[in-house]
Amino acid sequence: MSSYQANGYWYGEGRSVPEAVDLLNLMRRYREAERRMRAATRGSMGMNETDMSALRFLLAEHRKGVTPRQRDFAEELGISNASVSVLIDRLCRDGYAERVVHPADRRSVGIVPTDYSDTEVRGTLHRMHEQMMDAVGTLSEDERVAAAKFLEAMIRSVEIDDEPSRPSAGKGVVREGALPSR
Amino acid sequence: MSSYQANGYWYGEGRSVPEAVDLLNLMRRYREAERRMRAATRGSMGMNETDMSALRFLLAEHRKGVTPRQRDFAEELGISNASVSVLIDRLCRDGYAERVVHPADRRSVGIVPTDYSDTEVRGTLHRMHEQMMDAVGTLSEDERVAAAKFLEAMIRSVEIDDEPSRPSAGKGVVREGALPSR
DNA sequence: GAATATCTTTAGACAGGCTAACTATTAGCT
DNA sequence: AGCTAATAGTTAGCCTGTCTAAAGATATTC
Repeated sequence: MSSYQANGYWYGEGRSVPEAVDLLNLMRRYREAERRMRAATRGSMGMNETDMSALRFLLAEHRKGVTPRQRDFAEELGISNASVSVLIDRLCRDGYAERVVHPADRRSVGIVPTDYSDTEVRGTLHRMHEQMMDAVGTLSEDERVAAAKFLEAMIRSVEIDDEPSRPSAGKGVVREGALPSR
Repeated sequence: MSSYQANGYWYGEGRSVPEAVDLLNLMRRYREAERRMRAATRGSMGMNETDMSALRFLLAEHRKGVTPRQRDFAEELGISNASVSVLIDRLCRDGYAERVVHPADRRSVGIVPTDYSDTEVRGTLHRMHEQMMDAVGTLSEDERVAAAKFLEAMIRSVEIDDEPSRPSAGKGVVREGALPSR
């Protein structure tokens, strides 16, 4: 399997220019490495997959000035409202989030992250994010164009036969102006 | 948010050359698209995540002429032997695999895929794989080199701070599983 | 051939998902 | 206003897939 060498960049059978199969192998390796990384973060925080996704979503929305409702979590995560209810219970119990009354609709519960959760996540995932930004920063303009072309081709490959195309898909997120709630 | 246009390739704020952040967004979009694709396949076959991984592993080993034991599944998937036992029960029950006596060790049970499972999987995941190969085939040599450089940088970013470096990582890795979560 | 090691199975517990039913609130109709 | 339908969240009961611990079956070693 793929005679890769850390510093020399050799591929397939002694090739120094990657073929399609080599790029696919690199994609697979990246996916594995990222999965391990996220798993480690999750493990160190004692959280499961969906709770972690929920927390990341919560922090992202909060940074945009939006206070999501439980319903938004259900849509984002693709799980039922009932499951979200229990999920938020867990996040609150462990000090990552708090329930607040939603100013615009008293049926709804607004969810806000605690300061604790922000610093906790920043210490791990944000660090990875910055490293990735730095890494890409070393590429030339031509290389970035090529990388983008490659990624776009890959995306088209895996989504083409599901539906015609839906690039910046959905995000039916209710922008819900106002209420920074803080 | 990210004014992407399906045919024109515009990024960030009207840029036509992608910045680091645009490439990271593309990575995220690819990950999402692939996840949806795998989820759809899995759904259409009525299987869960680990069972699907197990089946892919089984087919890959079989193609190499190897008859894996249950123990091998446990290592590959990062779950306990007990769980593998039940997992193989499911695969057999649904007609994807069969238990045979292991030629070399009669304590062990050899697992072989059925013809049915091979055609079933070929019809879905292999099709995606071929589309990806075709897509990458349209890139020039320079573009493939750049894409590889990009991917290598990304891999380094997400695995560098876990351990010094372990490029072809494979096998020995402790696969995430098992966190008590109180 | 008895002791020990290895591979699998079974039993029981737990976590996190689901649906269905219930309460509280809001929106629409007349 | 008042009734009805729709929406948000909670709770209860079930199911699946994981785990650990213990037991069964076969190999290996002395």
